Amino acid sequence: MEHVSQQKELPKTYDPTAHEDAVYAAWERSDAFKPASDSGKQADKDRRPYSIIMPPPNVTDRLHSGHAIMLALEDALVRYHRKRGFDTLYLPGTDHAAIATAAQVDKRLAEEGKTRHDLGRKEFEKRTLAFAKENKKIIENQVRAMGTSCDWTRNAFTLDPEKKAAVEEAFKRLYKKGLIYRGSYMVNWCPTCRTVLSDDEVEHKEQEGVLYYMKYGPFTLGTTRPETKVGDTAVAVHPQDKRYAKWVGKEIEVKTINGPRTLRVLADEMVDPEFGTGVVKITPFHDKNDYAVYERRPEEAGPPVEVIGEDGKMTVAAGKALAGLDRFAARKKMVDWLKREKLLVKEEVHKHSVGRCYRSDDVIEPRISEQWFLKVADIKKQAAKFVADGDLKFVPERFGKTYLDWLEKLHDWCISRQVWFGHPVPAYVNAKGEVSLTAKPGYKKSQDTLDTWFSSGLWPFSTMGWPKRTSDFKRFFPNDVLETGYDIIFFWITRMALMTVALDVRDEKTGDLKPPFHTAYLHGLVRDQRGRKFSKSLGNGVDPLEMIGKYGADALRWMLATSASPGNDLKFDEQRLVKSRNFTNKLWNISRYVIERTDGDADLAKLDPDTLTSLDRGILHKLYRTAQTVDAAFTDPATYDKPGKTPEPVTPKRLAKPYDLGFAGNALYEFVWSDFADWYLEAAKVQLRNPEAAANTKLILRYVLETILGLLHPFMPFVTEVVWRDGLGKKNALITSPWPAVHEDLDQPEDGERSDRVREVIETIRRIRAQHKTPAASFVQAYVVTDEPAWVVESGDVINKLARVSILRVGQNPPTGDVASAAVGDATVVLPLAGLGSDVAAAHLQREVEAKRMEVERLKGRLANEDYVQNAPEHVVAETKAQLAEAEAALAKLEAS
RNA sequence: GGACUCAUAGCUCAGUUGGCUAGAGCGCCUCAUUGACGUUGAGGAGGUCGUAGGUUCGAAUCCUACUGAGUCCACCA
Repeated sequence: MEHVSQQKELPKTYDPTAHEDAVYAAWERSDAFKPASDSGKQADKDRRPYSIIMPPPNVTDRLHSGHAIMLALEDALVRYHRKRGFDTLYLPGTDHAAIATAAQVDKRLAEEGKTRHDLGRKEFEKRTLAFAKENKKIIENQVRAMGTSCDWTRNAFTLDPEKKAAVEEAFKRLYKKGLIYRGSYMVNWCPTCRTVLSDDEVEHKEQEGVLYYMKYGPFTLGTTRPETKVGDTAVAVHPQDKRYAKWVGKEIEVKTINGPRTLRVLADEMVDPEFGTGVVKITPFHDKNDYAVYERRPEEAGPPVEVIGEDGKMTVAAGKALAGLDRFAARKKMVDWLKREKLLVKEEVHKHSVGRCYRSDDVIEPRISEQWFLKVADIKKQAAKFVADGDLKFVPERFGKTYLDWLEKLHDWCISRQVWFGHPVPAYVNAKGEVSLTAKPGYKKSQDTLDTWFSSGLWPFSTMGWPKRTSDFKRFFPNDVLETGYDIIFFWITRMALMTVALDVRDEKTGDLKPPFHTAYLHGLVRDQRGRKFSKSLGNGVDPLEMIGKYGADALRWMLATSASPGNDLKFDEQRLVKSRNFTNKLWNISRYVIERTDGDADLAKLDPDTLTSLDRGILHKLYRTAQTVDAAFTDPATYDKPGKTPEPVTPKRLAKPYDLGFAGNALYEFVWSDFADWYLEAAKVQLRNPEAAANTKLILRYVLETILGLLHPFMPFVTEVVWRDGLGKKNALITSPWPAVHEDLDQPEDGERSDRVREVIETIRRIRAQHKTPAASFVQAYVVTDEPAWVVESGDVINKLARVSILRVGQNPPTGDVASAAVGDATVVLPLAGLGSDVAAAHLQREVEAKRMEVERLKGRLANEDYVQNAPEHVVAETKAQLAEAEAALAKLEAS
């Protein structure tokens, strides 16, 4: 029953700020965000589960537009499935983002002229955690402001005790399995962050450097890093290089800033004889290639000498002249010295790529260091198999290849960090480097923390209670969709797949090892109007909260969710946001009109089929198509591929590709604004005055309104809910009301076409009027020449009103002479042009006839082509023939007038 | 060096497996107007679909090459 008493008068303009907070609070209070199965009722437990984990934003800062698009898309998916009847879980969370957060605090300390070492580890941790919590709060409020329907009772943070326990357990299991090991290897070191980084945390940037050619004993060699000369342990040439063959195995004397040294010459394939002079100095402690040479020939190329410390300053081992200098200052000093000693032969500008830290942007210093690693050789095979087996899909598909390429190239993953914030490595090490997972005499707790992506890799199941076999874990793992930006495929998506394999986290329902989600849905990056990435340094960032304040959360969501296709970048344009806001207002006013003119009834079963007009039937057909398009965009068959009695699988007509919310959005926009508001509502104003049509019209207006509120709800939850509740006075909230069911009976393409014909007649009359500068307020006479007058007669009132026609005549025998005519299908619209010069009318007719004639010619030409008739599919040829017949008929009528 | 993406109206982009005269929104021009909405309505102008070949009865769409823009990956000193 409708509760009309609850209806409120809607103001003329929709004001988002007047409703959003209250509506959100009401949703949350009613437990709408929680999975239905939390009720404990059997019927709810019988629902199929649907779960999405929110990619946890880093607590380094407030949210930006990239997060906003993420929330808009995810929440749309979630709201759709909730309304469809799935047992839906959308789990929010935040990430402590170890290195990134620590870097932020470092930065603030630097502003105070301090470093973290001044604070000490404990104090630093305390400060960082406080900073993190502060941002976390801001972020959570932003997530709410977006209207995100996530279950806050399951809100997760990577440093929660349970998540910490999961991380610890994961580490221990992996260590016991032999997948984690510790050892000294060449790693990427960031002197600013004072930590090791994984390969993926190093950004390679092309830059112009200098290749210094220096005399080096009897050789000349090129190097970009003269300062490491003091750490050289050998000189290498290519084994087949005849120029230097006689030196191989010999020792040479080299002048250095610390006095003369003796170095051995060795031969190794690594050297490219074509590059530079074909001679390379070997600095095994500070260069990856050189280290590789050392590993192959430890006797000849070692031992490595550390000449640059963890702080990026030259060590004591670098010698008196350089010790204590920053590496770049040392380089300058070394070059000066080379010049003075006449050892510098030449300097060459040299383009090369330099590794930089993704957080501090400092130049990465390769160095040998003792770290913890995850062995990936075996697990990556299974992670790749997920895609090959079709268990893990990427949207768009091409990113599957990106994922596979990355896996193929993947080396063992360095999981330890020297960051002072995050999950401690839960292990103990003794003086000999032996490892224990429990405290033992002689063993010291590791001072390292874990790579932040280690805990992120566990996120799909650690948030579900793993390693405990909780009911959430049993029910919601594996998840359905992982939605995120394509820029973190490597950091995160691959890591989650690897961790699932490494820890053998299985689907409890089947016992199978499956990827942690069946679909990775990737959105593009939000860029500014000039196509640049948003960044703090450019100051071009857009604050979602500010946009919400100005235009409303619905407008922002609509714009973000519908104006980009999957995987493609989106240029942020405030103009579009204005249009989005206008759309929410349009919907608001459509609602106002419909509510004002109809009673509560929206039951199509009460329609009187005998008095339905073409426009009535047309709008219902178009509504059906629109609903199908929206369903198609939201429906992924994989979501039904799990236990549960409801909902029944749906197989919408494939009018949109799965996850193509932009396409569905356009269809909705077109339907709501053009089909419904501009056409049907205008027609309804006439039909409501007609006693015969009024009852049907009311039912249809109401039905269409209720349906579009449902269809739009995933995109613009607030305004639809407010109209639903305040305007329609509905008792049950829209958020949890069933998804609108648009019956297949409404799929009547002929109805759509017939109503389009009526529209075309109106448009044609309007066009002719405009061409002849008929005053807008005036009325004209019009003739529609057709063999089947019924559909025109039936829509006569509407045509008269919308085209401002005083007398409409339908049938044969139109006036001749001073008229303008135009074809509409196989009918012809004729307007007498009394008062206008006959030359105008003649010219007009001439144009129309010419256009038709050309169409007939073109079609005839096509059908005259035997190859076409023979090779083209039958239905295409038949269609062409029909078109020709229609065009010829229209031409004949035009020529007759 | 490897891989990927994009190039369609002044701007931002659609165009699904090749098939009507290539679409939308914005912007622009003309016009309208008191009751759902000016956050509005009606009409209009505007494109040799980057270039050159090829496949086909038929190409914006498939193939090849080229040009231009961008992204990711990669241990050449």
